[in-house]
Amino acid sequence: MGLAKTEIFTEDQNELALIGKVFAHPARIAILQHLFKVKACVCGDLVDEIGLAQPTVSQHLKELRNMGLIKGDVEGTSVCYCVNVANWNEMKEKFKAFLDQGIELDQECC
Amino acid sequence: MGLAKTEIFTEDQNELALIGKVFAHPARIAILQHLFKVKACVCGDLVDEIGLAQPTVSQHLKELRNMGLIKGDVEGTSVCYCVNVANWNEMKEKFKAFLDQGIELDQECC
DNA sequence: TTTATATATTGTAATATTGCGATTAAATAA
DNA sequence: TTATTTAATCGCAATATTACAATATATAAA
Repeated sequence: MGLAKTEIFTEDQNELALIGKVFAHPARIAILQHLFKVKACVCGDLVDEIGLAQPTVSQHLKELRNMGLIKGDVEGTSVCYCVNVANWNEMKEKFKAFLDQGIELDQECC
Repeated sequence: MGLAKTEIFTEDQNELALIGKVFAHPARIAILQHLFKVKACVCGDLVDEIGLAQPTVSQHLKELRNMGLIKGDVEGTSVCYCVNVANWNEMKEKFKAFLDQGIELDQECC
């Protein structure tokens, strides 16, 4: 089918999967890493930095924006992007709680 | 295209994206959560727990296995699955380092 | 107003993912 | 041997993702 049966999973599981999805492409990882490094930059700089065509980068930026992880401020003909720190931290805690759930397991099982 | 241009990204970026991808489906999140809860269980129990058809669950288990996050031990006609704790912890540290990279940013930018 | 610049959107082709019925494989039980 | 049980694999249909050329939009400059 190509579409997940989200209705049979919990809200928490679906949300964690959406977080996973937004990180599931190296271009989006690279965009976030660059934004963390330079704090804020214009779309065109990201296009140069990433090495994909402008519409492709724009598309990845849109997905990051839709997830609330970045914000874009229009400045003349440019758009200045940066990490949405509040949302990033919220997402981060949620995902780290998932990653840390097995902290008590200290050996193999089967 | 449907396929990422991995050759233009760093090894680190591609690996983080692969980690994201394995978490990008609620069924795989649910499988991992269940394995953490019950420590180890047989494939059939996961099929009951998850609520997807057996071939579908088997496919998700394969992806988790390919990423090294779980192991399956054949026990008669059954297969007992569990988290591969060493690999899980390694992956976890790598991903948490990525999530924590912006720790010094404490306010909005644009 | 016209032109240039920067970004978003649209449309499309190629590929990937998801889900499952049907089948296969492998071990055990009768 | 012949079921039976359990899980993996195959094949397919439906949908999603990725990438980009072409175009639209919006602001600024001439």
